Amino acid sequence: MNFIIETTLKAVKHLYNTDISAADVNLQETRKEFEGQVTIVTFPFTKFSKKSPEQTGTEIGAFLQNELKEVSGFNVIKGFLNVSLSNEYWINQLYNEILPDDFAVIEPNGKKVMVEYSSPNTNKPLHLGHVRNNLLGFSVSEILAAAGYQVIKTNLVNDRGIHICKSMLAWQKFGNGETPESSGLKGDHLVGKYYVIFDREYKKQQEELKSAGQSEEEAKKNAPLIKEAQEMLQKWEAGDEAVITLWKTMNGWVYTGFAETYKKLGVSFDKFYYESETYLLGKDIIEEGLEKGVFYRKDDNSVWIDLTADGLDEKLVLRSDGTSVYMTQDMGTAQLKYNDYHMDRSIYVVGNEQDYHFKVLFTILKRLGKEGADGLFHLSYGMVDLPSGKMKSREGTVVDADDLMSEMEQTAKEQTEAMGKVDDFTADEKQSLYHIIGMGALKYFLLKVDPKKRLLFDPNESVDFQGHTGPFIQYTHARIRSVLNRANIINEYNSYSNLAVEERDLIVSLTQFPDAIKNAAEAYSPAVIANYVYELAKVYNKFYHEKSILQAEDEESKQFRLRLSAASGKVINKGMKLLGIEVPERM
RNA sequence: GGUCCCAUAGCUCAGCUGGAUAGAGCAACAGAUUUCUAAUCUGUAGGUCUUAGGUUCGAAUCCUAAUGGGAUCACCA
Repeated sequence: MNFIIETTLKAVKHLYNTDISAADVNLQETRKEFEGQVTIVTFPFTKFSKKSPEQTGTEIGAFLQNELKEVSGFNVIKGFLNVSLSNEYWINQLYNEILPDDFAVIEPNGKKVMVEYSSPNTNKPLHLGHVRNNLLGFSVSEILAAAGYQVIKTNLVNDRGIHICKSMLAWQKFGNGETPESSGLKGDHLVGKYYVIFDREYKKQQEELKSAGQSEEEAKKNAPLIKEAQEMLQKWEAGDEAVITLWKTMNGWVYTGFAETYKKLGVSFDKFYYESETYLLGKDIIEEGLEKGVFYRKDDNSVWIDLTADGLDEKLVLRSDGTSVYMTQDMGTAQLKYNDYHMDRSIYVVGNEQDYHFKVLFTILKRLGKEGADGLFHLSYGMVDLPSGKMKSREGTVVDADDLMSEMEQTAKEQTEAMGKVDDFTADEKQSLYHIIGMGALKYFLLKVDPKKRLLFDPNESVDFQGHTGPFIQYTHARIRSVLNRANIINEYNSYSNLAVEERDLIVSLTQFPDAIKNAAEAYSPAVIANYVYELAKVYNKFYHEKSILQAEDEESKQFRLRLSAASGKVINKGMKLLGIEVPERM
């Protein structure tokens, strides 16, 4: 549409002798109820045209029509100049822009971006909140890659700390040597089980102490189990062989479990960082900050930064005993990442409960004048809530990721079987299809919503398979494939003249794909892609319903529609891929 | 209490770099299948865009305040 803008600039120059920039031309899609495909808002031009919006629109419209052979007509309603582009223009768009393989392929921009996501704790299995995080991180990575970035997907695994020690201790005390092999339990679930057991036993001890007269706080501190866990953590930090061995074993179980979950989710990483290897980092940055006068030391030897000038608080960056806090680590890890990759941008996919933390972290790194500090971005997403409120692992109200995926596949199976369209599939083909559809429904459900908004998930209300959903789009793709499999595209038919509205609308929709990618990348929002693909699928279904393809009036029409269908199928496939969603050939 | 985020149809959400009569899906109701997959399509009904001010030719969109909801403000991560 650049040529419209440019010619509008020329028109303004010619008619009103005024220079304006492309940004001053307000282009939008013409609303359905009016004639035309592109609309120029002419209100702003009246300042220098010194004429009514209507007259200004009419003059510019006439200029455009005169100047551009692609403009077949125009109409003016108030301050809106609705421009119609010719059928030839749209047909050419299909043949010359959309059908070629390089459609919506954006040139590499030479920039590197790191996307850190998932970043689980290794003491319990993944739940619905993690699922949102993983899908977001993966999809944003795909979108950025499509927008021309070189993307490095990383996972910073929180594999150490008191929470892991709790699981380890409970397993030692109550596990009787249980292993994933002996129990058939998935490794992460097994470790999670002992985390829950720890909590239960710990609470019991607290109750006993309280009935013995201790206050709640005292009981929390004095319960033997928590003391033992803390001792275990100290042993871990001291490198105690037995503790390290147990830690490695149990983390190994968890990783095997996570790998399976990640595979089902369809997410992957280029680089893993482990907190056991990074938790001591950052202390040299403390020294650096003290030298630069960015940090200051208090009498008790703790180190702080004063961020009140930025509207934040004073923040501790090193404990008085010289040990690291979360912030210390994160400064060190940021430096490590930058040293490893020298990326232009670094994105952290982390829930909005940590908004403050990242604000502080980024401010500190900027104050220190760290390279790459300007490219830091916290992709903050909203919590996933249940109708009952927040998910709480200890109260058993979490929606487990593995269970959820199985349920989705089960629902997909039931729905598919009820329709009986794939009875001829082999068992393997069916299983794969149920996975594609179930995950499509789940992923689309989670990704279609703006990341920063909190998400309500009702486990009792199944995720829809109809309407604005993943399966709807997958179904549209299957329809297209079905038609294409029944006919051949013949090369000698490559012209068309009788463009129908449904066909034109479809082409218009297809041409918007590159913009959707750019907008999604800029906003770090898979929801932009999700909504675009849905819109496209709707327009295709409308076309499909109105126009017969295989029984078209003549061969020319049939061939044109086949190409249009092929193009639609391709864009749907690519768009869904950006969301990490597969599309089936049949369903 | 300070700071940050959110508020659009009964429900779930688009629209937000200001532009036409605010759009989808679900749910409800009415229709479409001898014809390429009905997980589809068409129609009806459903709105003081939380409220009050302000900026503007024009505000769901920008600004201010209030209300409601959420998060956060640890020598936890």
